Amino acid sequence: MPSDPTRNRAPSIRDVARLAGVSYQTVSRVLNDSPNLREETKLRVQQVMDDLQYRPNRAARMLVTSRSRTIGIISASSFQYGPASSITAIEQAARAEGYFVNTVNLDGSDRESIERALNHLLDQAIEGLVVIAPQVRVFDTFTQMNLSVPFVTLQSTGTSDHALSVDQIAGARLATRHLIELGHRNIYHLAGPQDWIEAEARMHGFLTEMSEHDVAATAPILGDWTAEFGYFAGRELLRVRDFTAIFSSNDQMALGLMHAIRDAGLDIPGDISIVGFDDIPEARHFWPPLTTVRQDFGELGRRAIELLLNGGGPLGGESPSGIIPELIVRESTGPSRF
Amino acid sequence: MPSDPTRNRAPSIRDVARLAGVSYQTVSRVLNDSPNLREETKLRVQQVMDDLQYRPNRAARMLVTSRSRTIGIISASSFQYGPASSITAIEQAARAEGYFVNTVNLDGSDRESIERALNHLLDQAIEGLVVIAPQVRVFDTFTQMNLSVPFVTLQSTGTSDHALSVDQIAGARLATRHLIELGHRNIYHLAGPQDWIEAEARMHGFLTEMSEHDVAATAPILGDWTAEFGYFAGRELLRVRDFTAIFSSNDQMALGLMHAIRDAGLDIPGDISIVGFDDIPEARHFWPPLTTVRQDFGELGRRAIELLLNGGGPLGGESPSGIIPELIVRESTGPSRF
DNA sequence: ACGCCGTATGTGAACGGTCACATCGGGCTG
DNA sequence: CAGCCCGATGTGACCGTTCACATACGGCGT
Repeated sequence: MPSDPTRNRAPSIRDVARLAGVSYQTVSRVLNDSPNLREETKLRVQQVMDDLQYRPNRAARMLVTSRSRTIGIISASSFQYGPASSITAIEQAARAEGYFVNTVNLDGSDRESIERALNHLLDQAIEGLVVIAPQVRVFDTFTQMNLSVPFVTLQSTGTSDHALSVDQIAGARLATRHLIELGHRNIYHLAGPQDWIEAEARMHGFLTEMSEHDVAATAPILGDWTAEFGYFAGRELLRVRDFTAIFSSNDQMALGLMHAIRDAGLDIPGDISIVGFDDIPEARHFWPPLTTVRQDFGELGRRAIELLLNGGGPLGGESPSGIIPELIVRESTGPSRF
Repeated sequence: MPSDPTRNRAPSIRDVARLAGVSYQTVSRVLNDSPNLREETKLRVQQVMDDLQYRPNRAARMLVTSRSRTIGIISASSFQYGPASSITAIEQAARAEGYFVNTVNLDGSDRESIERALNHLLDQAIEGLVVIAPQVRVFDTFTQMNLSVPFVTLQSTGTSDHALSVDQIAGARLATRHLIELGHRNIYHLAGPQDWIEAEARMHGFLTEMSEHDVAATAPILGDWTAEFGYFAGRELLRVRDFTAIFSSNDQMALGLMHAIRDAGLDIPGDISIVGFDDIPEARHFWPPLTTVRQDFGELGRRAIELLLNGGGPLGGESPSGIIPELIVRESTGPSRF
């Protein structure tokens, strides 16, 4: 670990130059394939580079150009399906534009860990930032910080310039309407943590749709996204059982919910209908296969890069932030028996 | 995007020096809190740093020290539960040691994408590398490459120095033995892709345990880890139905399997027992709750960093690679009726 | 009072690239 | 054939930091 002081450094542009019998500037030119280079010289230099296994020193390059060609991603809970998919899409889109991506995971939502993550990325001289840490608090921190790098927040409410998201409200309304049209009137909503922007938006969509159909809504239950929570919430809810359907804010909680309902000896959708959100790949293999709202995370990631690289300025044309999700009807929902 | 040429660069060590009325070297000393600094000077410099919102330029620092304090992670399919958990653990462990972490996702298992990922990390001058891309091919590529950075491979067979893994073979044997002890004699194994080291190890564990108990084993089915595949494999398998139990190489495929079995009107575990592998958080809420093998991915990640930073040399003492997984018995397995 | 030592600070050179500019031929134009 | 321009290459400076070394200064032993 305490690096050997005598170890020889990697070959530099000048080493290559010497061996190729040209000046270091010519080597630099080959690197940046600038015009006005004789083909022969170019080949010779490239040959030497290969021989030496030369690789340009990014630190040096960054130092002088103060450009890093790197985009940072700050992500909370990247083990979740949504964030993970977006990350993958972002990486691909960025690579296509010749950018690198550095991802760093938030280990908490407190200001300190946010700053640590941000500092790490800023140290890398990132030229753009994608935030997939969808807590309100995180979002606020970023907007307050008025940082100098352009950034995009995924999964936000869409109120800010930096916002880019699947239209959570529309998705939630889709799910809710589906239940109402099936005749359900006593519908619960199992929401995500209240400090998550997405959770808030879905809750909002639920409430709006309910009131537009003049269906009275009870206060949503605030969960933590886990199947575990869904299970315990389900158990509690079933002690009274004054509902025929539940709209869960994500698929995992829906899974836990279904577990609890089965434990109570009830049938899905016979007794109770369940709708999830996200359409994780497993959802269609749940028992019963879960009716849910599909989000195109890939598209989201791609657009994030587009927005970032086009400077967020006068964008192409149509709605920059609205990706409309899709309701996937499977077997966890059915008509209300009442 | 085409950076404004007139934009002023960030404040440098010399700007700080000038304002603090000291030389740049003194500022550098404050940065590296070296001894022999008058407390007063130190404070004054720090004050100026705060005022200027100065942040050291990592590129410059790296250039001269040729140290980056960064560890790279190359990960395939990081959306899976296992890899994602390991990554989180690695990040935390690395941070505790004062290292940064850069994760890059492989977008394929072909040599080209491996090299691209590796090049990206090498460009960052990483000082260590953790590979969580558990395909044989990837592993081979890395060993062939004889790269100059120390590296650790997670989830490998344990044959190499760089190997570090949960003992997949032991885990698979645990699962298999459980089924045998329940009286099952016709057991299928739904394996992972053959080019994954883990999949191979689990398959090996399965076969070994079977033969040690003198139970004849049919050739494993090679899957792709997805629930979708599990579902279709289940459907195929049920056309003959010459088995009473299946050991699935991961939980997702087990889920698909159970879906198919239910579709056929059969009972789990009444008619068929299922064992999974990984114990993803959702597994205990499947229907029925899944018997599976739990792996401590967090521990794995932590050990990876330890191994890397201790130079992989003469290690502490006991088995460096063996983390023994644990069988979690739930309700998807029961005695054989035959 | 001299030299010496240790503490606190300053100076010059490097790290490995890019940029702006200078140089050097050769072919074209007039 | 002079003059010019352009294509191909070389030279010096600089990016922001650390390293090795030099310097200034006060106290202390003799």
